[in-house]
Amino acid sequence: MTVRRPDPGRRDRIVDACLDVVAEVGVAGASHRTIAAAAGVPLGSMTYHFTGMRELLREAFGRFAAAAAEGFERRMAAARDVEEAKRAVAEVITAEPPGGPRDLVLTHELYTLAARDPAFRDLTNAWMAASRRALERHFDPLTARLLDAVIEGMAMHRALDVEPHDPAAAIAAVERVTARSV
Amino acid sequence: MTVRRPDPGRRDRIVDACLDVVAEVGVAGASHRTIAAAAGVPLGSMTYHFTGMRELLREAFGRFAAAAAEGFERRMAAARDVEEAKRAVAEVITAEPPGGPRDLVLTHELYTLAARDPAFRDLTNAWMAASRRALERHFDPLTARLLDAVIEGMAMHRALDVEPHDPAAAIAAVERVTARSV
Amino acid sequence: MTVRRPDPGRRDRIVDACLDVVAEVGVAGASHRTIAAAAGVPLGSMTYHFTGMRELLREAFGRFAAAAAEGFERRMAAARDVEEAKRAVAEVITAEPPGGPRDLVLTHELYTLAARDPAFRDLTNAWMAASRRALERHFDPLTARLLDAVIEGMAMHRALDVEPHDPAAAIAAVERVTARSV
Amino acid sequence: MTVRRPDPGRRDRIVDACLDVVAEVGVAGASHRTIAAAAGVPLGSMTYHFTGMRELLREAFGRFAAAAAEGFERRMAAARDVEEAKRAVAEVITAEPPGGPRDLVLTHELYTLAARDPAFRDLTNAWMAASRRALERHFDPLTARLLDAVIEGMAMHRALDVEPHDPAAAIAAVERVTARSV
DNA sequence: AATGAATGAGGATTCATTCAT
DNA sequence: CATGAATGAATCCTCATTCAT
Repeated sequence: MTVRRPDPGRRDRIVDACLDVVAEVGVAGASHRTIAAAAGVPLGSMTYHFTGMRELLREAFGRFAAAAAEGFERRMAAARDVEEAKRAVAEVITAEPPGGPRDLVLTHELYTLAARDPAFRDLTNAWMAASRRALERHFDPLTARLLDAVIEGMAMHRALDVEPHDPAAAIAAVERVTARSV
Repeated sequence: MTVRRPDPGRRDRIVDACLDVVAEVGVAGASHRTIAAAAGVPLGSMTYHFTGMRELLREAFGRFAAAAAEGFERRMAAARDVEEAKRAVAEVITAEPPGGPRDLVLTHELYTLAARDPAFRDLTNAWMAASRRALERHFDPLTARLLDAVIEGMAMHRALDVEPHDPAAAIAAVERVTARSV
Repeated sequence: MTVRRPDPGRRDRIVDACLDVVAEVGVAGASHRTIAAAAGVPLGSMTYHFTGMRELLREAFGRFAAAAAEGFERRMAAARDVEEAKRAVAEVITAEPPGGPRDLVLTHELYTLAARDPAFRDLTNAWMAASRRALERHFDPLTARLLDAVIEGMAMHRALDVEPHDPAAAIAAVERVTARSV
Repeated sequence: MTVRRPDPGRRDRIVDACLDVVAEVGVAGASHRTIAAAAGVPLGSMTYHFTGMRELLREAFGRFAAAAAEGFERRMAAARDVEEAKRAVAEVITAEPPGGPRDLVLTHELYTLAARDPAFRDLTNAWMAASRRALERHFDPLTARLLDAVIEGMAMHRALDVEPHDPAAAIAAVERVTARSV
């Protein structure tokens, strides 16, 4: 009576829809219902494919963090020498986030989850480790760690600030952090 | 029928309870019911005193951000010279957050709200401006801005990382950022 | 501390606001709060001046029905002879209700209350009696009664119908009802 | 945990219960809760089966109006000639409403909704069209229209009036309206 | 394997009313 | 005399989850 489609990509579609919904209304506003509607799957599919919201969020943010880390790695790998690497870092800080405000919002949602739940902290931890590894292609470990923090801090302030930001500040930051202290 | 006591501090108690509940279960898990229970007030009081959840959150996080900004300002004001100021900054990065994990969680919740809602971005904006003003007691504007970002980034990474962090990294970060570039 | 204004018209203003609110959102949607807001009086005034919603509605609809009845009476009194009276009746049926859709809505709200509550039936009863009395200035009692029913039925159908109505039908109705049966 | 019986007639039962509740306490007093209780279904069923109160009322009054129209049609179809038809019309006016005061109350509730909401006006419009169609089995279109209005007006006055009504008035009304004007 | 139907718990909010002032 | 503050009950609605199919 009812059509029976195997639909192997369904799980993936749900995960993607989850990120979309969270980006729009936040973890606070996301529900099985809204995500099911966004994914175009019946409500019953949600609890069939996922134990609960938490598992779904874990999977969704795992995918998000992996994609973000991979993008950064690729960017660093493209730099031929230290100077190019420094320029690349400054650009990461200055440039619009790759996915627009969506990525910013999702990043914060993930951090908020990670601040409370160790399972999500594993995700942020892996993400940060990947970032540092990518930076260590060009910088010593301490400098890599500091650069990573500077990227995080400046990008965040840029996003949460109302006033426009000066690209020169990013360049100055990279210069100072990578300079041998006198 | 029921006892009716005028209770002038009630609004404040609700705001405080709101922060407590958000710290524990997040904005996503906070509800009028839970907050009312935490504040020991009847459910009807919630929408009597506040138009809705958003207004309550605004007020709660306004109070939180103001307190955090004031704490930092006081700390910076206590430094007598640049060297003391640098030490203070390194301590802020390294030290356990003043309110324990609670402050960290609340900060992230606020950032998440701010990433989506301009009303909350006003709060973060004011907070950041206050931080920079405090740093400018001892450092030039550019350095102050960079230090602020470094504090943010390192504190955040420290919190979201699983591995222990080396206090020396904080000191190195401050040294490099405050050094005259060669 | 608080200003103390005698404000003798306040009761009346509340009654008027009650009709306004009922016209807009219906008895079902009217509440002490909305009416108080519409009247520009504090919520506490409502239960101070009126025992409850029912008393307020009684008073409001009493005023409404009295005004409607008086309007009709005046109209009939203006007719000099039977022919003018017949024309006036046809006009009442055909013309837009005097207060626009507002009067129509309020009339139905009143009828609905009257259908269930004898206290409101007293109001409709008095209104109908007044109408018949006005008609009896020009017509015999039976004809007056029939005319009154025809006015009611046609006006109602005109209002609840989607299709436009032919003014000729009103004239025909009046002619037939007032004609001596053969 | 709880027993879960598929119950195909449930939607219908809710609609019926809705009419019962509205007949008793009015649209103003009807709520999901009371209707659910009357239908013997859990509260959650209400919004599962119906988008909101409006949709439920639409369906309920659609059923009511259809039944009323059908009853009238059947009555008119039973008349063999014009004289029988006239007698039938007079009886409709004079007789107790078929469902007792319940039908009267529901009719007014529907009219009140229709006076404000076009969606319900569609219902009354269809009902009136059906009535006229039924009358046109025996009368010319204009006469049918006038008769319909007279039925409405007299039935309404009879119901909203406190004084007893003379069956002769109904007969007179029908005679006059159906008489060729001289 | 997959889902539509179903539901109790809880969501925010509005309500009429009361009482202290 | 009049009202602002306060509240428990009730409002509609959404929720995650379960179960029969």
